[in-house]
Amino acid sequence: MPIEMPKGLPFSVDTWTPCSNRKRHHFLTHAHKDHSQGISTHSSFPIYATRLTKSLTLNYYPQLNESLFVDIEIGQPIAINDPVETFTVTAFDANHCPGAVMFLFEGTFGNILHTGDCRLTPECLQRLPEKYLGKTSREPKCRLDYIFLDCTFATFSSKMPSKHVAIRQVVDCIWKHPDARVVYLTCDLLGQEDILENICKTFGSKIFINKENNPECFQSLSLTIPNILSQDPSSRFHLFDGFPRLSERVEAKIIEARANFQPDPLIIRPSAQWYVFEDVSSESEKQKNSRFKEAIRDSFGIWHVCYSMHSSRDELEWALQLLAPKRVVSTTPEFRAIELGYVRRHCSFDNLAPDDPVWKLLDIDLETPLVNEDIQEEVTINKKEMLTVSSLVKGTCLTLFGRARAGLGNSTLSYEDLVKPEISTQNVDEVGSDGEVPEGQHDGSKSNGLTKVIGKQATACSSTGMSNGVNENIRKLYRSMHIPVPKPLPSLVEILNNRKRAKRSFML
DNA sequence: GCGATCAGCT
DNA sequence: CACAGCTGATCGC
Repeated sequence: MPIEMPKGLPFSVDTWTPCSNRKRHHFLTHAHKDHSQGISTHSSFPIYATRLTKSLTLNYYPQLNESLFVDIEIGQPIAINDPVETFTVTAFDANHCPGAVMFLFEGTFGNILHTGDCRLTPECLQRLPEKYLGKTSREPKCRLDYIFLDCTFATFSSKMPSKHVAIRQVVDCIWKHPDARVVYLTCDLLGQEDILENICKTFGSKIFINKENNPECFQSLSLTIPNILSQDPSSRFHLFDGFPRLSERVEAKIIEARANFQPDPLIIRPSAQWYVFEDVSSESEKQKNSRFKEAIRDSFGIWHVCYSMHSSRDELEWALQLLAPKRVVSTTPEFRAIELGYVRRHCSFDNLAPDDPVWKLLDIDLETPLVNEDIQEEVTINKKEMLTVSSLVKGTCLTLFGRARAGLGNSTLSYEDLVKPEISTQNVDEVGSDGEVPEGQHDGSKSNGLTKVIGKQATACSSTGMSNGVNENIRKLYRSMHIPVPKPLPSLVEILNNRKRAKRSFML
């Protein structure tokens, strides 16, 4: 999920809002629509993207002008001239979907890898500049200052098959059903082309796609895999819409075939979604693991294969061990990503040097003394604490593991909604019983000191009643940002803990 | 009437 | 719950 880049950076990645429009350079990692949302209204020159991503995006938004784009070639660094600071950017394959890249930014702001959406593999990582790659027992020569990391499946702890293995499972599933006259493939999403290509190659048959019913999908596939598409409905392989109401349509297809005394059609859905949310609590370890070894049939008759375009937790952990970045910023809501061991162990904001690039990144001026009159009495507030407070107050839309919470940017609801004392204490309670907070952050005691720390920012704001433990306004805020309502708000817990720590050290 | 944004759903 | 995406409602011009 795209997030706004912090104030201190001169570029945006995958965001198209009034806020991102003020940046001087824009980057588009890939052509999925949730990464180009708003591009037709809030875009300005230059937009850096691969040629394919540009073509696909122009397909989706015909009103966009091609001249807004600057092509970027994979692996070829380009120098970006910026009035404030010249920097270099290089694109690397993200193994997500056709045209998808990660961007490596190198400048006075530090060395930043933005993964966009990615399925990190050893091959992907080996293509990065060697100086950033560590060895088994040695740190890299040059550590990345930041990784903006796709943590979509960071809570997915099972070992996922590689894309390559998943494709083989799809092919094997077809081999095992020689009687099926028609094979329906729910591969209408950008990123599933390799599956179709492999089936075409293996079985020597092109894939039927109904051009009239699905013009946009047809156009996209015409750009990515033009040679394996067919307009002949007698082909054994049919592209099948994944939405809406897949299970209903599948049942109808099976009933229809049986009514005509034909063998059941084969329906295959290569996607990780079913695996991520399917309830397997009653299954044994062995059963759980075997789910990923071959295609598995559900009660509607759909065969599932775990084909993922995002990294699982072990893949993320492995990548972070190799790159050993100084900080990790999740581009996905934090509560899904906080479990990453590397982040827990290495990405704390303790012991920050005054020249650390994080200050510049967050647009915090260390030279200017604190003048907020309400905060002034909190003489023991340290800079680290201010980091947390500032990044929230200023609405830099930054998700930091264990610290700040995602995007407060252009919401109609204000920061005040989030810092009402009753909310803060409640979240602390939740965290205390949840046991999902990293070591040293547990604190179940109540405190309403938050308003003091935030000072004038925490003036009253109308709010509707509480429901289900979370203020309705906050629910609205998260929904409006397409972010699920999180259980704990670690930022608030952190502010409280920092404040307590500061108080303790004051008394000593 | 149109596009942009949002709510709800899979 | 939610991938990435769609549909339909609502808002503002």
